[in-house]
Amino acid sequence: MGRGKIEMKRIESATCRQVTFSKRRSRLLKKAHELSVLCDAQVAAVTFSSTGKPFHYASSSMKEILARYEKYSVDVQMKPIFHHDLESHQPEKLKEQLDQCNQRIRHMLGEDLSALNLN
Amino acid sequence: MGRGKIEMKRIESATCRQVTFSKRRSRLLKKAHELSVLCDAQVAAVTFSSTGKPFHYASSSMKEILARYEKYSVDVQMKPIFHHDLESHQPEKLKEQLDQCNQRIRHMLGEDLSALNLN
DNA sequence: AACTATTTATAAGA
DNA sequence: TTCTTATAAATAGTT
Repeated sequence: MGRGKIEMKRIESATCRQVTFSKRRSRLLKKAHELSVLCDAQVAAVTFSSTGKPFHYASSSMKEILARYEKYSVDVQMKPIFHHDLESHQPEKLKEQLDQCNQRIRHMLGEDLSALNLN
Repeated sequence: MGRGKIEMKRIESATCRQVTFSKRRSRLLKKAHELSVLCDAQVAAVTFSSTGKPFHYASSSMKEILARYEKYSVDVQMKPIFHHDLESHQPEKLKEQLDQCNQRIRHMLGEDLSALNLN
């Protein structure tokens, strides 16, 4: 954009890179905010400069959004959803399954239930 | 932008809001990618549409970036979430609890895993 | 930091 | 809904 197109690769000059990072970073976060307002969406963005400085934007609680994301992330990783043998009447087996279920739920919920917006 | 300026507030028309979300969302993620490439930065963006669909971009491992971010964020207290009576050895009770767990998991997972576009 | 020629993004409209 | 396009924004290179 601007005076000419640029290649999509790391900017060589450290100075240019810093300047570009500063400009593009703030615009990215601004766009993230606009998206959340205009479209009534939850948006979060996190970035670290090459020097390690953190910057972020969150339309609401960052923790809430990341927790929600992680919930989906975990869900997808556990594709084969869940089975249990309803025919089993052996207490030990049932307890074992129950524990697995609860572990899984805790994992999905993360630490802070109140932060999650489960319908 | 475009044919005219718009107010920075929730778009009333649900259709317009959806269309705008779709366009702005993909551009936001694109910009996030450009930032990471041009400026050699770590970038992650997560968004949920108003209907709850998740979208994301991560310049490297999302887990890694979020973990790094969390180092900078404040720790929050965790709450105990879930309990069950491990002492019970009655099959019927255990099966009942197990069913409740599984129902809960299904509810949390929702119906359409394939709609989620995670790595 | 400010400027500006160009490229992009985008709001409406078709 | 996908395409078109007039106009607003973003931005690369410059000063």
